[in-house]
Amino acid sequence: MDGNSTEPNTPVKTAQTTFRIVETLKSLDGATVTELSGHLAIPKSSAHNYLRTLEHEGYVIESDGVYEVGLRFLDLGGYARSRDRLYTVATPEMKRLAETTGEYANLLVEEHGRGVFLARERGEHAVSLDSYTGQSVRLHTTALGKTVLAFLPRDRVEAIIDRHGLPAKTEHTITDRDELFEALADIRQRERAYDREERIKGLNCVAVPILSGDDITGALSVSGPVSRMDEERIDEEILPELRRAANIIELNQTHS
Amino acid sequence: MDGNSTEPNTPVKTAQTTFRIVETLKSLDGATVTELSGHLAIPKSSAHNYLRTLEHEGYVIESDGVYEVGLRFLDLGGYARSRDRLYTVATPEMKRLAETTGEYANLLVEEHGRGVFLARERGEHAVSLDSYTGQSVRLHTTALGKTVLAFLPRDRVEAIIDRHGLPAKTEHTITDRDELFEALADIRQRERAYDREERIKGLNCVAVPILSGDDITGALSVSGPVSRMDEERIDEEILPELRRAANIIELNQTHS
DNA sequence: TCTTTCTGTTCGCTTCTCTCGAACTTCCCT
DNA sequence: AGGGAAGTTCGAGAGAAGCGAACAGAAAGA
Repeated sequence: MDGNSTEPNTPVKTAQTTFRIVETLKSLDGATVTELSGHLAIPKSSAHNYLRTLEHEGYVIESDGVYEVGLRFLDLGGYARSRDRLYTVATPEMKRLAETTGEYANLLVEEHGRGVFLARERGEHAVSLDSYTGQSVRLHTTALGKTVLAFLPRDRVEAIIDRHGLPAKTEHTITDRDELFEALADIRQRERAYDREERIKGLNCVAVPILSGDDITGALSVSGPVSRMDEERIDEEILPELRRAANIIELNQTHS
Repeated sequence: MDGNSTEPNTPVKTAQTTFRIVETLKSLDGATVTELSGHLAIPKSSAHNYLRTLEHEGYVIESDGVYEVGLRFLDLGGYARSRDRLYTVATPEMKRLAETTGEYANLLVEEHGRGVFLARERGEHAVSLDSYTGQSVRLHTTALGKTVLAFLPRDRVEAIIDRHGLPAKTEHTITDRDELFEALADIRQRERAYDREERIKGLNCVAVPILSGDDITGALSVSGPVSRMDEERIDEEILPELRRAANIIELNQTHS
């Protein structure tokens, strides 16, 4: 009833390790057979077997003995994204937003209690970030994520905190449960969230919710370097633009 | 030595079926337990087991008994893409290309003998396509793919044809081996490929290679509706713009 | 309201296959 | 030429996936 995942009583362990291997390749930025074997504490032969299978299936790329995550996942991910109505509707508005502000425009949705960057449009002044489209982040560490949390029913937020915790990303991250709920109440009331270097140092961010009736479908934000994103510019210039974009997206989302 | 995948002698079958399941969910645009069980000819209980496990791991989404491909794959795919130097370098130029032409600008790379759309930038006149970023396509069915094939060593092309065949997509698709090699020779010589409704009806496309020394790293194209993409406009306006963009990308690719 | 008939889900048993360590090979470095 | 470290192959044993039958639960119909 609560939409949360129920533990499978007989999980397919091999499927789990398969993904553990891919995730490890990701976190290591590629690995050799022995490296992987060491990191996951599995025999070399097993690691070898998995990697060869994954490579043969096309999900992993091998060159000079180093195995890496393949672009095949982009096919699955891109497909999943293309089915998301919000993505289709939001893209043109995000483009406009990136153009008028010159900064990054970001779109985030919740899935399985984590935030997924559905899209990112780069403005002409935007500096390259280390983050990428599709990246999965903890909800409490970003303005976007907090905006989503603020409009989710209390029990779901509780469930998410229980499952994922509140680990710190920088010294500014909210790590206290009560403090977080206070922040969320404020965000809900004023319909906007700030992120002052909470996830990435030197980066500020403002986010607004994208609602469909009473439900939140995602959050939209503009982010840029602290130097250019001062309080005044955020409130006077960025926020109005954000709200305008969010409104249009909300309308197009339900319409047609 | 030839970079081709060698068959694993003891493939991890469970990993294979895991991905077969996800791919099936994709091709069916979501499925219930029994639907999946029927399509793959596996017992309901097994299908159930896999789906629950995948859902628990976060790779599949369930709502009202229907399981779908999750956005989690976008995290892996986006990560893989972000590591691709060509992607980073090409994006700004593609943006410019989409703006000046008003059409779609597309970037494709080869992986495992198939073409992957690394990026797509939408111009203001561009009509929405059914295809999505990350989509994997047969190389011989697009101008982009043929461009890549044209600059690949002959034996690799042979290997790719052997593995994937030359199935037709529309009535214009090249399905004959010799005919294809003739076309490739022409493309190699003139450094451009046309696609006249070969993959999608009503859609024309011009592509140019992106080279790094003698090796091809990808292909860049502009595509639009037949009505706007006549021979004259392609040769007079589009092609020069494409070449300019490709040149800049090639330079930035090696430099720094 | 009581059937009927779909789902999805649980439960063991059987069988297949994944696991794992050891042995073999290949390559590089000394 | 020899030592070390990587990848790879192999076979036996343990363990997990496969499978059908039975159960539960919801929806549709009488």
